[in-house]
Amino acid sequence: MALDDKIYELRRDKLKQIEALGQESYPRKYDFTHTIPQILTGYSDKPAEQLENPRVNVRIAGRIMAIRLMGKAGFAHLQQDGQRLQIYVKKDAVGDKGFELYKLLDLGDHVGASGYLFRTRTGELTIHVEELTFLSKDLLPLPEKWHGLTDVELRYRQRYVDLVMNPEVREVFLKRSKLVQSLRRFMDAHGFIEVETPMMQPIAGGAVARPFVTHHNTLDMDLFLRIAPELYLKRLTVGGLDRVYEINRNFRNEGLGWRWNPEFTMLEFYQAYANYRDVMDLTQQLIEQAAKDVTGGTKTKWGEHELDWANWRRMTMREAIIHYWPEKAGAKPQMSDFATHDSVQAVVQRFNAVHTHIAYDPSEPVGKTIANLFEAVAEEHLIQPTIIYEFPTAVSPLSKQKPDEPDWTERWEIFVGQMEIANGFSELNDPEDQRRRFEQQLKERARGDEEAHQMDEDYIRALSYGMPPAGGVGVGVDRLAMLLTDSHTIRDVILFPLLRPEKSSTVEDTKDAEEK
RNA sequence: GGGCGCGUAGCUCAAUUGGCAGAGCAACUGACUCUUAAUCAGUAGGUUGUAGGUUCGAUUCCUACCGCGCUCACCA
Repeated sequence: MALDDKIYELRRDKLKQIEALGQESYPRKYDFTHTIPQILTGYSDKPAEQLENPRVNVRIAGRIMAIRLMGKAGFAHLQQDGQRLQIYVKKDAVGDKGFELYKLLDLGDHVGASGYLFRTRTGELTIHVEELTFLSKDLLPLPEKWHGLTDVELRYRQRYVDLVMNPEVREVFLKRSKLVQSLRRFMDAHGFIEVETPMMQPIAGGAVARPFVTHHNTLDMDLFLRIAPELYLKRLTVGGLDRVYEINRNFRNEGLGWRWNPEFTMLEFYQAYANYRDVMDLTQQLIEQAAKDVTGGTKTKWGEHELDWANWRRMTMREAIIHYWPEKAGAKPQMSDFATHDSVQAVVQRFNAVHTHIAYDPSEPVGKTIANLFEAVAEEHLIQPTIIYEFPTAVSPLSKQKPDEPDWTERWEIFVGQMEIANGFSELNDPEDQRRRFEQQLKERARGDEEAHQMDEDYIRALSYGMPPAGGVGVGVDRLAMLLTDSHTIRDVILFPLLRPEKSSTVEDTKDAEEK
């Protein structure tokens, strides 16, 4: 029998003994007067005399994180909301049955304690318990108290244990919650209304990515989990919802990595009668405000760096390639080099000669090559908040072109900590232009690009009813949470990141094993 | 998918050149009415990820597989 099973049985037995003492094994509720944090903030600086005259009677509940028995008395630390308070249980004070109960408690059990506050000889604020109430048993042992749970896989798989043992993990998710709260408050304050659009879509559009496929039985139709809410939100601007936003999950069938999880949360919003510049400014404010709300300031730690959320740089994609051009790759490209297929090819060859080769396909549109070049040359340098604007039309099928340069669009992205965290543009609202862009994407698809956009006839029909000029933005909430909590993998800001299923002896597994 | 690394008690980790598989915490028994990584005395806990190979002998070396991590590729 494995040790875990032995402990499980042992503790079940203790649970029976606890019942025999007249305690409910799984009681319905416990009335408390204070939470542990409330007691700590209210009484931590009160000297012992003030606690004794008059006595402060309290009832608290919490999980036992440390317990020490010394003959006919003992101590324990209860944890609630990530904070700990000590209780003192003396046989004289709780009676024989109360003390029997104390002796049957294990690390991880939930108990209620009623008594009065005092200070121990060493000065620690403690509850002198007069009545102990059993609340719930921990049948499986918690990890070791000193080192805690460090196995990365177990931390993700058993996040509940991770949250009990590691207070900093709890902090990260409290901050993430504050972040989402801040984003909502900002959007609401700027007159946006929150909506929810389909997660299951007949055509997965609004981004360049491979979707997950699912199936509806009654309608007998395949559906895609959305890769973006974009096309639905823009339909709503056609319908007269001039300022809309959605904070929700997107699903992309891609590899996993330190900044990639197949399901991730985005804030996406659209503002009618605004262009990419307007929403660029708005997004910068939004994020600066979020940094303040989450961390209390505009400077945050990011590994070796300090991010300054009040100080943003802006440059065009072409400027960025020139600015970050590696010295050993020879002469910096000129603006004119981005104009033709041949000149771009020459630039790529110069770069490839001294660097890890960027994938280069001569048959792909030149704009796509430039975008790849940008990623290879500049992205790693973009640590401080930076807005890169003007993207190639070839990689921006939903953005308006620049009036003077049709190969370039009114689109921008925000980079921080070498990550792309936001993307915005002047929304393309000309249905005929949109049809041509979709057709161009279909050619890319035919060329073998599985991620190129599909034709969406209903979307074009919607645009044909007249969509107001609008600026739209998507903000990666997980990545922003990473940046604001100094987390260097996206799994640390997602409570239950995608993992391979745990090995178990289910019927199917057994069958698989037999087949092999 | 490629490369690198890791896998030893429930948890955190040791084990000399290939020579009896160990410690702390957790657990169990006992002592102890102000402890706090409580202390003291004792007990139990392992097919060293799996399968094979080399060897008198494998935690250690080799091969394959499984799992995990990092990284590259793929990826707005």
